[in-house]
Amino acid sequence: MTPKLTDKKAAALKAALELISEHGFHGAPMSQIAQRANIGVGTIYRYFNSKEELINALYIDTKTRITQCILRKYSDNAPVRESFRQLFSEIVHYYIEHPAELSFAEQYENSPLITAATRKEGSRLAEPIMRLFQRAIAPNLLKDMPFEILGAIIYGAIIALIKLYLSGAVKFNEENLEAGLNAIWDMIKR
Amino acid sequence: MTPKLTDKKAAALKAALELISEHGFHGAPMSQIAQRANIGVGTIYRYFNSKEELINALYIDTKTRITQCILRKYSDNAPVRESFRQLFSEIVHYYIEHPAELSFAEQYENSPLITAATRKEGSRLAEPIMRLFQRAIAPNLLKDMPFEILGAIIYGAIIALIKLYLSGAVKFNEENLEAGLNAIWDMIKR
DNA sequence: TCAAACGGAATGAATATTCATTCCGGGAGA
DNA sequence: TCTCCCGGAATGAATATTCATTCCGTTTGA
Repeated sequence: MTPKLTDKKAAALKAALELISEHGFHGAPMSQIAQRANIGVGTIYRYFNSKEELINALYIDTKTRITQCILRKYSDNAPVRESFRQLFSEIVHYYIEHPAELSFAEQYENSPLITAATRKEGSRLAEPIMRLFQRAIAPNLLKDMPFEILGAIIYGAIIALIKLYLSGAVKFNEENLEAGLNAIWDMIKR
Repeated sequence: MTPKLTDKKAAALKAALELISEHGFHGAPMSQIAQRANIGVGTIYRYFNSKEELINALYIDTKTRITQCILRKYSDNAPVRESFRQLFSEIVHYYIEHPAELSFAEQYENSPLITAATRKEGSRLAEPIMRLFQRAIAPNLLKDMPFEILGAIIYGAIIALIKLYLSGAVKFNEENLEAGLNAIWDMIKR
């Protein structure tokens, strides 16, 4: 049996994700991260040079996993409208099933801790989605605006919808979740 | 002549806002807040029992100012569509002129530090906006969805638009700012 | 047997909070 | 009018705590 040498690395990342999502950056000291991961504090420093680096790696790691999962079924050949529908749905379901990742990502993206380079790296991961926008331009399906604007307002709206759902403030059923996503489509469709 | 007793309180709040928006909660120790406010560290504790309380007060204070300013010209008598247009525009311009407040509010709202009570207090301030939604329901102007959902996705989209603008990643002119807001209206209009 | 991985106590810097002291303005008394 | 108190506001050095990081002895596994 090959003992995964990165076992502890992954455990540290997982523990950091949980603690930060639950208690914020404040409430996630290295000592607690180590404790929750069942490893020694020193071990974390075998894999990350600093806490800052750990958090940054956690962000890249999280974003990578999310985009891979979301684009799992994506194909450049499917009809554009159908691709959008699927994309929306995947995002919603991913975050509903992984609320800690949403919480962490939102905290980090909104904090001044994130560097321009990391932000760029994050949007590079979303490149396939940019291709989807490209595919939509020819048949004139979308409003005549820069992709960045369309992308930003869509993503903002979807995330807001998910946060509302997760907050439990409103009772959701399949219907009004679907209705919400349709409304968001109306925002960008020509 | 009443000597402003709250001079220093306001100075502390202002300094905290600036530091947090620039460097995050981490990068805003009480010592620096005091220094930037040109007051003693101990003085802050005359007005707030703890840093946590200071930050909470800053949030309420900020949100109050924002909503008051945004609703400045609002009237229940104006046509609904016009009220929405104005509301959108006011929000956009307020935050563009006060980016530090946006940065702080987004950091705090996305962090687990915020309490349920504070969140509630924040949405209580937005009550007049709920009235606007109420006014829109009778003439069937909006999609048939719970207000909370409509409100959330609109606000999410607007904030995303503003953040994009402030990031400088996309060149904005009056046209595509206006186009963005129209797109957001399409999201909720029936 | 040895090198790499690990653990967690030790370290020192940073931080929030406290508190003894200073400062200041506005009466009281002469 | 001038001097002397007085109370509360303000201060920032001192304190106690927390935290990231380091160090070194132990364990692991090849």
